[in-house]
Amino acid sequence: MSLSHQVSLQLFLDRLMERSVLSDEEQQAVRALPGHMIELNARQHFVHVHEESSYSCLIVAGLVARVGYTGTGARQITAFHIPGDMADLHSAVRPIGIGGLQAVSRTTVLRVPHRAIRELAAHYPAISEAPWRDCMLDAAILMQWVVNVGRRDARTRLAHLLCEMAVRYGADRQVLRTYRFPITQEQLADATALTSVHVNRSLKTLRADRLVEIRSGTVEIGDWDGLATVGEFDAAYLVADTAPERQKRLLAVM
Amino acid sequence: MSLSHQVSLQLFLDRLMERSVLSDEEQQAVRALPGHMIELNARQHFVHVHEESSYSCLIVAGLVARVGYTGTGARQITAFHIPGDMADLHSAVRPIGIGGLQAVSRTTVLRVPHRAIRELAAHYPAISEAPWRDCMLDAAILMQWVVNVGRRDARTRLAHLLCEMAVRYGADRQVLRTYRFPITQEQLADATALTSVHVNRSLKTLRADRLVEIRSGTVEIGDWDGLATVGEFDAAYLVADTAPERQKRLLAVM
DNA sequence: CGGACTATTGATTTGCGTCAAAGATTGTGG
DNA sequence: CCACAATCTTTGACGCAAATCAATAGTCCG
Repeated sequence: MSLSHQVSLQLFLDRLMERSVLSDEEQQAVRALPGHMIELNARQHFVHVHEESSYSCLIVAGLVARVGYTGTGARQITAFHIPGDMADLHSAVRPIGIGGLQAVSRTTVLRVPHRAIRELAAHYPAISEAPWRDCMLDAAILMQWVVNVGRRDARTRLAHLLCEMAVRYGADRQVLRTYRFPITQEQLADATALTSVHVNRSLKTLRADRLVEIRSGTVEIGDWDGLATVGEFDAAYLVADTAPERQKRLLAVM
Repeated sequence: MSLSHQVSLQLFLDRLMERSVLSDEEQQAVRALPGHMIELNARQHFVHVHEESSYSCLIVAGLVARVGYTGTGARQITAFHIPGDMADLHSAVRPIGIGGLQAVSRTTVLRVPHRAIRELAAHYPAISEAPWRDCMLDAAILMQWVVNVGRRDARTRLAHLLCEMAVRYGADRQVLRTYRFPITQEQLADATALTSVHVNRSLKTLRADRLVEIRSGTVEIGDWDGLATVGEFDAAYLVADTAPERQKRLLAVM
């Protein structure tokens, strides 16, 4: 097991532990997961919609988008995944049907066999909730995505998305006022269900109001409160749990 | 345990078994889940967005919508749940943040304590995947919902939704050409991110083309192939698994 | 039978899409 | 290290799908 492999799994473990409580033994089991590293160029598709895979992809570095297509070829991004995310953890229990994955910028991925993930969950019953809970966090983000795309205007949609990413990159610690988000306006359009032209115009108004600016792939938030207000943003849905620590783990029941 | 309680759990068990393989003992454990029955009137909200609950709601009869709201009060339906669905199964591992639940028509619900669900999963490791997998089916539907709302025109959105419900009501057996769907055009608008006026006009064109008709709360599909074409509908995302049976269960690994 | 939703239709407006073309950046090979 | 091709951003003019506003007909139910 290479050093970078270990570092990557630690990243994943950190993510799980923000949301679930794991014993030392369980933590060790996560660190011992097998997998192999791959490098992806920007734009590269590495999981295809109707293809069944036997790995889940842990994002180690870079940025990836989950994409869906309509029958006429229109494109919709339904999620962004950042380092520490297991982008298609869901495929461990349901190998198909939830969209393709595409690298947005140059990306490093650790491919972890489904079998290893399922065995981990089965072998440590108390831990088995962790991946499930992780998937539910994703689902909560996705539900917000529907609201965003369905019922908000262009400016609000963009503000909301930029707020969300600021919180997620901050990883439950703080909101980042500046973060790398190496995305084109066309991809932003695919995420917000707009056209790139309209994204451009809407970003211009956000910039004019000194709320945010995107310069060469990094988002600079000039006025967090203002941006959150425009974006109708409330981070509650991104928080794993409001309940006390013990709720994150089902105490010995057997 | 009342008769209707048993019947309800059997409904849930049937749903799980479409998607997962369970042993006799595990099936028995599902049938033995505790819970209590409640009746809801049309329009009644019974799970609120920022409220933590300690039950998951199994829909026994009726129709429920999962709803989200924007800061300005606009409403977006992000899922429909039909009898057999555990509408907020996800809340067992993550009690908040995924939207409210509202009865669309008069509805019967069995409230099952989270603790019982989590204990079931922990006690029968091999079964623990079943609820997780079930949640992932939901997530797949939600991803399609984003694509639908984000990138399709009004007519296509409606056709897609009506196709989806036809398949789901048919429960993996057949596509129903007629089904009860007691929903108003305004609620249909909340689901498709349109206005009720535009829903009305779009339904009119579908009716004129003899594709579908909604008459007093029942959907009548006149031309399934035509409707599926207009709706760009491919049921693949609703299928639990294309792999052989054994894939639905992790064989004894311990 | 009357009151309250729900559906339908028309007239008008508007936010966003489409088309097009000119700059600005970035990356790459010689 | 520069040239230049490719990709991205920005701006303008114009069109359209869906929203909004408004009023009339069902339809359901006590």
